[in-house]
Amino acid sequence: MTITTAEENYLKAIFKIAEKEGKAVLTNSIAGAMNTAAASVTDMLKRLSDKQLIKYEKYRGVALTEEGSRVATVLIRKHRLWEVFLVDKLGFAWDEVHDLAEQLEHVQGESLVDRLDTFLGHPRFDPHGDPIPDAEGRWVYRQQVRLSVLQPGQRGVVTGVDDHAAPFLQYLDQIGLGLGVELLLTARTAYDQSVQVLIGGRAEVTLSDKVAQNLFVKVS
Amino acid sequence: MTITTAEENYLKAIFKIAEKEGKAVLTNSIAGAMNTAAASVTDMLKRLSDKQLIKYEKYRGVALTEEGSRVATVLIRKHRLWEVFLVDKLGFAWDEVHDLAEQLEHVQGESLVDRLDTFLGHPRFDPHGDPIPDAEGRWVYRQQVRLSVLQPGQRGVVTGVDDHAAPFLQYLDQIGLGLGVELLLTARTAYDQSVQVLIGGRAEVTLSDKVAQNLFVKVS
DNA sequence: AAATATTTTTAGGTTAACCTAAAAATATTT
DNA sequence: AAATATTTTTAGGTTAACCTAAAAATATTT
Ligand SMILES: [Mn+2]
Ligand SMILES: [Mn+2]
Ligand SMILES: [Mn+2]
Ligand SMILES: [Mn+2]
Repeated sequence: MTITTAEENYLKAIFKIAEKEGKAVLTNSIAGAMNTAAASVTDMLKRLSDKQLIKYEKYRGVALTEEGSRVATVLIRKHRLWEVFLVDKLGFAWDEVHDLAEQLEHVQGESLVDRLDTFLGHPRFDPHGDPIPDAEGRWVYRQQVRLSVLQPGQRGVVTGVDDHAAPFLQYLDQIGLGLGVELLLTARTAYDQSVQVLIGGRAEVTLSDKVAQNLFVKVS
Repeated sequence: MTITTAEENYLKAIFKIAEKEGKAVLTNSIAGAMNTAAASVTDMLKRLSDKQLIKYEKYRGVALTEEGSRVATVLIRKHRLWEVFLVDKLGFAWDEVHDLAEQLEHVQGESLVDRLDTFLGHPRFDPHGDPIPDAEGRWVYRQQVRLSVLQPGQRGVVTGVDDHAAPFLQYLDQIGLGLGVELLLTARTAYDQSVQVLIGGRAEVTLSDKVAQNLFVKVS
């Protein structure tokens, strides 16, 4: 049975919402993620259910089946590998690759993903720090926390971003924050939870709580 | 105005038929190339005509407009660059890349093609010997002839194939014929026009006229 | 528990891209 | 030139993936 591009995108959205929320995924969450009307989601859920890619109970939400989960995992693997290709090989910036990868992830073909993986040297993380599942669908989890939980005096290394949108990534570039950058949280302002951060031992910047919430770091 | 994947495929088919036949492209030729019913072609022709990508006269056939021709050329450029990527970088064989490139050619994005072109070192020919138009849509033409027109005693170098299907390409691999291979036509059998060919100064093979018709060589 | 608000589904549409069968136009043969 | 054959278009359908508006189900508030 063949799976369409639209179906794949829904499965990926459901996978990500389930991962984040940890419970049955509701129609409106999917509609929000996919930018479609709730009625369109109900429509698609019927089709995915017929294909046994989700378990769907009317009004109760959905969960991926084993097969649906496998398809979503492969899709995420493809998306992230293509992002690595675009950044490492073609020289795109990390804020430019999402829409391209969103298309490339749907290219179907025997051995393409695995050859791409080999060509790229089996990267374990994408340009945004997100883990790339291996050919068997296994995930690597990092012990990382949001920068917002660090206490003054704690050091860390940037490992990822929660917000993947271009404006945030461009802002990070501007202040010199990227994956692998070492930082020291020097102070937190009680009033608005903004933090003072020393970047790479050189520049000192003030980051709003919103920014700190969207940055993942590994405490060192 | 956005152009769909189906529309792009039709434009490419029309471009190629026009190139080969040199006159107005008829509904049935397109239907043959696209593997669709003639009625579906008529349907699509109306849409392409509305979008000013073709000039369409009922019952008389079609021709691409300037814009339609530009779109088709970019598509062929993308297709062939992706084929080079798949063979040179990912290690696919020349008989495995067509279907993948058929999908990859539709990926849309600012600067993707040109970055890919740069990454690949601005190749001028694809893995089948077909020319790759440059960023301005300019074509390189080769002075090549079909192997079937060579006279006994003439030498040549393989520059391309007319039939791109896997069985033919695999047959060529098997007998040691590929792009760049030097050969000498030693004899032609009058009865069936089959030819004797000395490959790379070593192996002597007999090729049917059908094979000789589908091989392009540069006489040397 | 009833009333009200929210969420989800159903009903009924649209568009692109396909289809078959019949009709119309064009080309070829006699 | 008429008859016949071939090609193309038209008419009328289907399916996936969307939509809005109304109805139904579920959740929350009073
Ligand atoms: Mn996608
Ligand atoms: Mn990413
Ligand atoms: Mn294509
Ligand atoms: Mn090719």
